[in-house]
Amino acid sequence: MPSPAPDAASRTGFAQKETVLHFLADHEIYAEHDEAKTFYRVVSGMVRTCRFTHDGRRQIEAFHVAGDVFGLEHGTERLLSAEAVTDCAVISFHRQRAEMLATTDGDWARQLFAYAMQSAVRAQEHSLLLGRSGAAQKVATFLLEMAQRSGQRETTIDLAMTRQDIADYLGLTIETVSRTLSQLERDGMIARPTARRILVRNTSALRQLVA
Amino acid sequence: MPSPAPDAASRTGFAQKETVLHFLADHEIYAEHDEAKTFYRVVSGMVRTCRFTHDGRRQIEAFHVAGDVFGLEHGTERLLSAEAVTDCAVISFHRQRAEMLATTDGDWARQLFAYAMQSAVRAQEHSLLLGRSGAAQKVATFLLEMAQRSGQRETTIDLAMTRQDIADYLGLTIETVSRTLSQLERDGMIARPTARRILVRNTSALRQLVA
DNA sequence: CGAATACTTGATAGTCCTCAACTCAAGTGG
DNA sequence: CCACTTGAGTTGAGGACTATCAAGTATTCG
Repeated sequence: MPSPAPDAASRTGFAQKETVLHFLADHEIYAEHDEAKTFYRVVSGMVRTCRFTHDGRRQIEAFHVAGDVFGLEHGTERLLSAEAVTDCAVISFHRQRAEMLATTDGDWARQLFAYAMQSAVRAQEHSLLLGRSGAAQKVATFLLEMAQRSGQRETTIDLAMTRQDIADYLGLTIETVSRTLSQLERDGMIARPTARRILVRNTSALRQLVA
Repeated sequence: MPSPAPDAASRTGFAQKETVLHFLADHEIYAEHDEAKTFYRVVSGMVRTCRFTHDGRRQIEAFHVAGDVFGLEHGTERLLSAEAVTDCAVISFHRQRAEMLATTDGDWARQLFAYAMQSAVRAQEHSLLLGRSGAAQKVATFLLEMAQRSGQRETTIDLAMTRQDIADYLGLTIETVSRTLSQLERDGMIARPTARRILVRNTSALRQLVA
């Protein structure tokens, strides 16, 4: 899936005001309750947006890869925090300036609207995933999602995130994620040359699990 | 919480093009995969947006009450279906016309953007709710949400939806919802004069459950 | 009053979490 | 080069929680 915003920056002559930022793996990009003055587009690497609960649990809302926009907020305060999953580069946009531009530039307005709708759709899909019971369904859905988004060969998935990340994304524990992957491997649906590399051996069976 | 769009229709001279529709309880407003030519704002009553899985299970994404906007889609196709929980009245807006207006009217554009962001935020909150384990937490969160949105007295909740609706919203079964309510009542946090009416007796204890 | 629907409660089983041990791979320093 | 360390991942045993199946109560409506 190519980026929906081929190059919004240069299109608008806004380029000189943008900033490319680099973050190391596991470093914070912004925190919950921060002031939301900017939003971002991923250039390379992977970013996770998440929230922490009082009892130390973490819920990952989404993983963002090259082309994805994240950090667009409704109010002035961040509702989620963002962290680099891998070393990554992101472009930062000034929110207020973007919104001002949107009042005069229809394309910009449509872009902002599209981004907002996209996060709504993603969050809805995620809700469905979490509500739908079954560890196998969740993991299968996750794998198909990653296979599709990583783009490369549909059958090879190189996971950038840890098992803990996956677990926090799916509302499971790392042990359950690990066991489920082992089970999928025993069932011949996937193979695991290494822990982080997963080969899809039977796509239709995986899809059937999700259904 | 008052409607964020006091009267977008009359503000734009768009009023004569809007249609007020009435639906009876449990009747379909639109179905998944329908063409998304319109979106809606609830005038009275309650609407649920949901999706069905192959195995007959249902996941409710959100409940919408007076002032809420629903049915705004990214693509041309509905990803969720919408049904009347109670008898209700809704205003229907032509999506394409609204988007055209947005290109010339900054207020309209901001409204559309705000609606999109709002559904994103809601869906995110819902994800967190579903990912966060624990039936008690889920039910407590649901009750506080309903208490806040119904508006009236914060301590009296008149549920418009069935236990099945609640269960499908929280990713639980009706039995677990029922048992959890009974437990909350035994713990003195709530009282149930009737099945559909719930009195909050100890708000802080409920909030502590959610934390 | 009888039928239908919504809701509650109980007993049992299944799934996933918790706690714990173990394997594996990658560094690090002697 | 190899023991040691460290972090990530896997596997196992037991327990907690919720789903399932089943029965019983309550409420509504004809």
